Amino acid sequence: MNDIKQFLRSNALRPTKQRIVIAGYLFDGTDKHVTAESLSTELTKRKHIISLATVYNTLHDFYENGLLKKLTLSADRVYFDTNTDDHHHFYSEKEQFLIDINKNIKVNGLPKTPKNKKINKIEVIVHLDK
Amino acid sequence: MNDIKQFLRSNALRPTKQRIVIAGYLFDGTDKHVTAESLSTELTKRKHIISLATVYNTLHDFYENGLLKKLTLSADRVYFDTNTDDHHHFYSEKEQFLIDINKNIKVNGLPKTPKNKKINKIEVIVHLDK
DNA sequence: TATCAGTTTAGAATGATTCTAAAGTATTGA
DNA sequence: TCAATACTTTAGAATCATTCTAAACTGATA
Repeated sequence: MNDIKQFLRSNALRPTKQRIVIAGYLFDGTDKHVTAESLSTELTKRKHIISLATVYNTLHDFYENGLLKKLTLSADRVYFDTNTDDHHHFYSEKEQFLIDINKNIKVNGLPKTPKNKKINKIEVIVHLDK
Repeated sequence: MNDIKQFLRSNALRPTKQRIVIAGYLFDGTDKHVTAESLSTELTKRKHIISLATVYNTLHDFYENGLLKKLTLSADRVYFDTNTDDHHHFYSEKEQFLIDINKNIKVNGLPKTPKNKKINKIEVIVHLDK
């Protein structure tokens, strides 16, 4: 609890009740993939009434501060990943199936980066169904 | 024109005026990346009045028949690619910048595919900015 | 503890996409 | 060639994730 406050403060985030609850859930040591909706549902299940707007705000605040990774898996919702290490994913849209690939994947044969641009990140998505 | 009709028919698509116009534009020999919106704008520019609903329907019909690839680049719109070969992309969300990587990219070090699943496609997105 | 900047929130707004159902059109067989 | 049928197109409404608004609230600071 105080570690969480400290953790939030050290990331320039005021430790509000809501952020403490959400951070406590997200950063409990196990990697998680959440959407605003799934997180909201989980919080409700745990009797934490936090508005959906705040869930969105908090996910973005955490993301902006590098505490979450944003995943581009399908066009109909945004996923956030508590594992911020460089890694990739197996994904099944149909089954909402999503697992980390932590192995060191190597992408070989990339052409030159376009002029005056630099690579921010390389995302590999292994789609398991259409 | 008749080739286009033939082309549509051979893909089990009735060659309607709208589909002929859209196919004529999309499959003119140059690779294209479009969204429903961008395609609609382009058609309007060419004095072809086709409803947005039809643009969506047609993109999906073409996609369902394997004439287009669907790209998962950002969560706020769907991109379609006339290049249906196995290939990847450089992408800048900020600048709406999108180019094909046709070189043979190799992804090495993939772990075992999850039990009872099979890989549909591997998508590599090289993000050029956040 | 008062002040103030940063937060939360309900509800409205937005924007891409899908749905509905009515009107239009390609296809088919006689 | 034509009528019957099935497939398409369309405007406008509906949906749904997400963002916005602006008013109430709260953590930090002095």
